[in-house]
Amino acid sequence: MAITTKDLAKICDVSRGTVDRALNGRPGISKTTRERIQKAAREYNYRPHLIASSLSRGKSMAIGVVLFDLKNRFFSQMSNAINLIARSHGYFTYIAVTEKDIESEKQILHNLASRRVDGLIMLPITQGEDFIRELKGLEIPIVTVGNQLSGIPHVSIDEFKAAYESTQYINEAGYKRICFVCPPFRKKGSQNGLFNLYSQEQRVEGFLHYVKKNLKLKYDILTEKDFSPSAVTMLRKEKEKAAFFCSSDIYALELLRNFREMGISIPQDAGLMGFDNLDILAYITPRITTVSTSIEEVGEKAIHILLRLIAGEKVETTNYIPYDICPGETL
Amino acid sequence: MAITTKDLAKICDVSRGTVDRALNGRPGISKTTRERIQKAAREYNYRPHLIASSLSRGKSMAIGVVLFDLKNRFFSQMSNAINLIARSHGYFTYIAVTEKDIESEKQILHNLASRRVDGLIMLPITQGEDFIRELKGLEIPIVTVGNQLSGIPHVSIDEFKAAYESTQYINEAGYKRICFVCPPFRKKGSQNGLFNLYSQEQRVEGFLHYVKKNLKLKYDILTEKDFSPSAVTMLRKEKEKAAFFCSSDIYALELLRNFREMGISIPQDAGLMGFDNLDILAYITPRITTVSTSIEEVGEKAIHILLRLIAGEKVETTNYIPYDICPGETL
DNA sequence: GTGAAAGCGCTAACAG
DNA sequence: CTGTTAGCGCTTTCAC
Repeated sequence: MAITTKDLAKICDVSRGTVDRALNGRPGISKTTRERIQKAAREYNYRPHLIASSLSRGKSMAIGVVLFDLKNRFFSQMSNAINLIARSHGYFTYIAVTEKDIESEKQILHNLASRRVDGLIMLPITQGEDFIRELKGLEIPIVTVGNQLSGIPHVSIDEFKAAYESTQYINEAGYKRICFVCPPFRKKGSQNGLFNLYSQEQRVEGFLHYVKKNLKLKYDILTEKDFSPSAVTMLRKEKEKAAFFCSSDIYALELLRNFREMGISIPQDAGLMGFDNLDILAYITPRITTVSTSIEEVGEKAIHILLRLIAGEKVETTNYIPYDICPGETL
Repeated sequence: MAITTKDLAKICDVSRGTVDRALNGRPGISKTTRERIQKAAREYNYRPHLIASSLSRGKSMAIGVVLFDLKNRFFSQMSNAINLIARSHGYFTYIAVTEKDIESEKQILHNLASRRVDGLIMLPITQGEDFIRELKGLEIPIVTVGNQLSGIPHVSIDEFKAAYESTQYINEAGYKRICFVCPPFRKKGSQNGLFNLYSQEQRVEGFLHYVKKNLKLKYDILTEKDFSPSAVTMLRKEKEKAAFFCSSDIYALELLRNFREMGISIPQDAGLMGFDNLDILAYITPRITTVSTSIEEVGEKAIHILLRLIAGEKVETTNYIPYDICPGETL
């Protein structure tokens, strides 16, 4: 059986209060008794019972990080940045993964709330008034990353602007026909419109904003799950050389692979640009032109804001992180 | 302020015991009062206080999953498999990441122990008697995955056998000179020998076992951090065509990229084989020959064993999962 | 500087 | 079927 402060009190012949003072660096105790108790704690391999402590103090010193996916380094880098800072403030982080399942996201949030985490950082996959109300009902400070929820503090890049500028970049590279590839968009409106596609929508909007302002440009949007055949057909049908602007590097990789199989060369036969600058791009030839952010910075900003919320301070709702267009060999 | 069972008791004009019976499906309560209380709980947005519950029951219904890294899909797939099964048994999983830092691993383990998780699944990066003693001192059921710790239940593929058979596979593809690439090995003995390289060691052993039995074979082992230049030099110096067997796909990717830059073609000028079958290989040309496991199966096995340990049952210490050699275009 | 006692919210054993 | 009571281990307040 694990040893408790009660046991230590008996062993050291002091009261539980004194043991607490000794072990938690609280004032009002003599140096000698403190050291005596600390020594006993070490000897008996005392381990604080954080559950009891949490109950008593009303703080769990834990924050939940709710991700929808761990597949790409993006999130792992972000959670590492969060971990580091959280730990330096005495907080432990529980990482939980929703797997892009709305029901699972809900369960995880309620579970973390029941475990009384002191705060939450989440990449939401749900949207809508009901969901926002539900989150507020948890009565826990929350910061979102990526997808946004109206009224809840949020950290991300300015997706709209990034997509706008990327489209401009593609255009200035000489392309007069640009196709935006955004398969997640097909889910728009599914799940009773509950599916949160904010980031993707912003990217589409940014793209549209640019192409519509430049009337000489021709544009398309591909939202099919299996977009490669359509892309190939499109290339073969049109005489102008087109560029494919993918809302994520993953789709750019997919296109690259399929184009290669169909004997279409990049950038000779078509242009290609991605988004996110995934680390695996380093192993891909040709180097894909893409948009990059310091994802660590996103994580750091998110945890800093959360800590301020926990401390009861006011924070900005919208927090943008800088981004860069990374030139490659595919335009 | 959140509502408690005490409040509900007052509201429904019953005792706290009855509220508990109603909310937790315990017997000894009439259908009508149960429903009345459940209704009130819903109305008042009651949320169970899992911290208090844990303290009282002596069980947190949480298990810790301690990973050293989230970078590859390998671990994310595994933790998803674990999550799913754990949840179906009422357990929540806390994922924590050590970032291959021995001190961080220690802290995380102690923290999780202090939070009284009911069990742990870990990919250890530390080894040695002291560490094993420390783990036992936590008095929590533990299952390891990947690296092994003597006496602690463990799930993985038979790395030795997989490496042995892979080497044989390379040999049978016609290579008489095989170089094993295993950069983590350079850390062997560092950190006062605390660094756990069990899996990697088993792979090296399997490789050596095969090449030493076949005396006509020439072999090398590369353990440098920056192994590509040596690999290139080796290729240029020797007349026989060599194959590089990498202890992880990551190194194979690295070699492939460097070889390409140096004008060395795979498989024309050299053979290449990886290990792990990372998902990103799908985007790489040529397709890298590698070894694959059902990582979900590893996760499932690990959580099943852990649940049995938690239930107080006896389990096997060594648990192997099947693997396959995935033919590619690089040999 | 130290001790005693009440309490965090829930559970479980026992009475009725 | 329902209520009462005594904890779980730690923190905190107040008294000495």
